[in-house]
Amino acid sequence: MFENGGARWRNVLLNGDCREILQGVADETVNLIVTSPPYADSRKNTYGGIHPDAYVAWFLPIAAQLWRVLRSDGTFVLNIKEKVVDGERHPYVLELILALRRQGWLWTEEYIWHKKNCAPGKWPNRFRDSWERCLQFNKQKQFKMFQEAVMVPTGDWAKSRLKNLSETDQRRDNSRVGSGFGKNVSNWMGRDMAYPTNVLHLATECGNKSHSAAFPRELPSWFIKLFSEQGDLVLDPFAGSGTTCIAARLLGRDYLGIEIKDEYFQLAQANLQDAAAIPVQRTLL
Amino acid sequence: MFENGGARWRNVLLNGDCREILQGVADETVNLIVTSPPYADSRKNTYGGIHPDAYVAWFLPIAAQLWRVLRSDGTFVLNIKEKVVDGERHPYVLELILALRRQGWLWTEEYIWHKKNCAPGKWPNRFRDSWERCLQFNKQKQFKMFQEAVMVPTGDWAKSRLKNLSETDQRRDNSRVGSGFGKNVSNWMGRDMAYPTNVLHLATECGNKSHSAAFPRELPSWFIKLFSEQGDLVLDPFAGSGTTCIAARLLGRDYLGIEIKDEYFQLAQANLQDAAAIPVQRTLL
DNA sequence: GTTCCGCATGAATCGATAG
DNA sequence: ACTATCGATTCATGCGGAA
Repeated sequence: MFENGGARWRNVLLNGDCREILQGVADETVNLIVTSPPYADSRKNTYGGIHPDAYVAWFLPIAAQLWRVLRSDGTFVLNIKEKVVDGERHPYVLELILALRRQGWLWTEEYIWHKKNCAPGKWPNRFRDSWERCLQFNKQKQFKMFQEAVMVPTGDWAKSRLKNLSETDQRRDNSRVGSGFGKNVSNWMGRDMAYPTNVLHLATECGNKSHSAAFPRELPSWFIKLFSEQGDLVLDPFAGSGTTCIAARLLGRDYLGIEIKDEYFQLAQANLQDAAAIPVQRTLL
Repeated sequence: MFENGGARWRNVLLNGDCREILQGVADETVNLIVTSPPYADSRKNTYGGIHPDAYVAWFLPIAAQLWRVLRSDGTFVLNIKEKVVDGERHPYVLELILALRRQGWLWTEEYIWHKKNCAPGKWPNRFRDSWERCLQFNKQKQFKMFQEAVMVPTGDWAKSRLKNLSETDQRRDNSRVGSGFGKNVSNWMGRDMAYPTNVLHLATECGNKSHSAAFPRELPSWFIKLFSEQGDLVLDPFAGSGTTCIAARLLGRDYLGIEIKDEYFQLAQANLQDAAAIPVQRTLL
């Protein structure tokens, strides 16, 4: 495995069952895993239509492989949401979290993806579901995290603009440093930028894609910027239409995508080729 | 129990341990429970400071009483959020949900309270926590729900978040508003109202001199309007500063509040008296 | 009366220090 | 080794005073 220093396993999309393919990946080679596995009872023809009651048992062996290939300072981000079964939320996601903890994973955080535009619909006993879980798991308490890479503009523009007087003084100071380049970047950013919270407010990707399970590229992009550096390897064992892989490539990371279903695999390959035309974004990290 | 047709148990705030007081409440008399119990290990100086590992065992007997006093078509809304212990999210809330299901409760839905203004702070391994769970439990699949009572004007909604909604989505929503369910009500509402989703975007109440209520009145108000009618009985076994009781009274519902801590009890009584000066809001339901 | 700014205030968490 | 306490960090909000 990993002939040519692992080159075979970088920037490729593989067609097959991740339960088998992952066995070929060497230990501790992946920096970040971002994936959205098939939800229970959906995509019946691919992974056999996992029943909610069997979901944990199905996922655990895969998670064991993920543990093996992930570097000790790496992160595993799992995008998932439980279905409604017989009028109530099925507990398989809760049970999965508990099972993953027993497997050794640390449940570091639960991010919320708040979907700006969620699917329309009306039911007598519930409203439209406009959020999903993005569960963060780690192998140890210390892991790579680059908070500056995902800073957002401060909420109130008026406030910061009205403080221009005090800011200009500081900018003069900065202009001296400006020739020095680089060192004060984070300080300079800090003026107008603030750290985000654990709620991501993103729109779903609607329409043009033929892939129905809309996963906006911003979502994996956010976690890739936050938990990896340029040149790192990002794994998605359920690549789908390739959104995570594309996001990784555009951010200058290497990717490894695995997709079992031919149709999605072809689509992901085409999407990745289109993305290859887009230049890599040079971010801070 | 319930002398004078239960009058003794309506529109009162009781000072004591809900584990004891609830035993005096008759079976199936409460229409809605909205509560925010002390979080594990927080409020140490006020409540016992329940250790996370002991939280489920502490809560289950109370939940059994809640089951008994709740009407079969009633709803139990539990506002809670797990804290970080030793660098990871503690699983006691997940375990509580599973335990409540074993007790017979249906876990109908998980609403998200997205706090506009969350506590400050910066840590190397996580961002600020800006959301809490509002877990909805029921005794049976059929329960009271009045969706029209919490509809939101599309105008304001569009103003604040318009950009990312496609026009077709909005049209779809609007068309659903007029169709079916509610007869006169929906006609009167017209086309400028839309149903909310399962994410509530509210600010915490801070800067209030008299008390530190982390719980904005809008939060219980929303659930009270959604899951009860005028004249119904709303129970809060952890009344705190009385926010749920006040919300219930202002909406024309009866309340029953229980608070163990003298200090909070006095405060809640004072707050309720202030609220008595405010006229009852005559809403649709 | 308005509008605008200043300031205190959180259901927090981490790492270091002390017993 | 294990627990207890303390300081540092940070931002949306709403009130009160000021222009």
